[in-house]
Amino acid sequence: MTATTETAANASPDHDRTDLHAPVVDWFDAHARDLPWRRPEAGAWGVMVSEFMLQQTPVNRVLPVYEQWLERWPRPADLAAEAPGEAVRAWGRLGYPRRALRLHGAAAAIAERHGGDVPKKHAQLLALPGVGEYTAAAVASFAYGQRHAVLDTNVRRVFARAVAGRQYPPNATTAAERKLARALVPEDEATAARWAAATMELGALVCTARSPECGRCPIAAQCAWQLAGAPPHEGPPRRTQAYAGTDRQVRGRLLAVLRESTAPVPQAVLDRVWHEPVQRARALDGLVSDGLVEPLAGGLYRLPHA
DNA sequence: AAGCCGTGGCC
DNA sequence: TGGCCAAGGCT
Repeated sequence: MTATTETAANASPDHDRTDLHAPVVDWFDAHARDLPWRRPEAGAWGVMVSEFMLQQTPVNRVLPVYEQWLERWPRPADLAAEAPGEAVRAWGRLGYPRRALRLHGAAAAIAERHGGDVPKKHAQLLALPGVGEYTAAAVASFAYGQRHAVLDTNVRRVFARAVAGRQYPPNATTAAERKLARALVPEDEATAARWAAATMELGALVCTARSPECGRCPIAAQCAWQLAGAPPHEGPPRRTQAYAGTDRQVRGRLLAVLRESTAPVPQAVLDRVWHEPVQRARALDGLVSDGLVEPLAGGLYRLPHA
């Protein structure tokens, strides 16, 4: 095993990187948060719902909405039986509401094509709307205990530091990162699934972006970034997206009005959310073409019913 | 493949 | 205060 893993990029000749497995997994056993989607009763559907909600949204904000969703729609078929607009409404202020639409679409596909059960195969998961490389691997690993490389923003940062000796990973995921992640997956299936959860948790709780707590890190002594003296980030700065004044802000305001109203909303009411008419119209058109808003006759709008 | 897609908390 | 960041996916 050592021979194959050492062929990956930036291999350290000093030690086998499988040395990382035991300390990280042991740390996870001692410090893992008790999150509802990690409990056995969550099931694969609970895991999938949580993964959709956690895409770019912090755990603390997801928790209450997750509980409401699972209580209201305990199985994929329950959600699939609802109008998509109800999913958008129940999404609340989690952000990126297209995720709610995609989750509804995934539930419909599961009900139709998979007999109501979240599929187990990575390829089948990947075929569902809103499920990309990360989410497919996460559901297969966390819900079904399979052996996959699970590469999210936390894991990328942990590997960037512990293995590559850099403060931050590249802006976009590289082939080298995928190769490294694959090489580091423990051979044993059950251990692999725990490794995936453990590396994510380490990145979320200890090896954080802004202020890593290396004094609490179980692999600080083997961390390439620490051993190099914690050098600062080199290369192009992270592109952070503007929000104020963008279409996204306008879309957010429009959708907030529609979420609050069960009855169709007149255009005149929507017009009040933004002063600039061209941008306002563009934002509303975008929501309609995304399927997040349904236009009715007479200049009325509502969340989608079909 | 770079840019778009929400929202809110934090330092 | 305001940029930075948060379990990505899609085009």
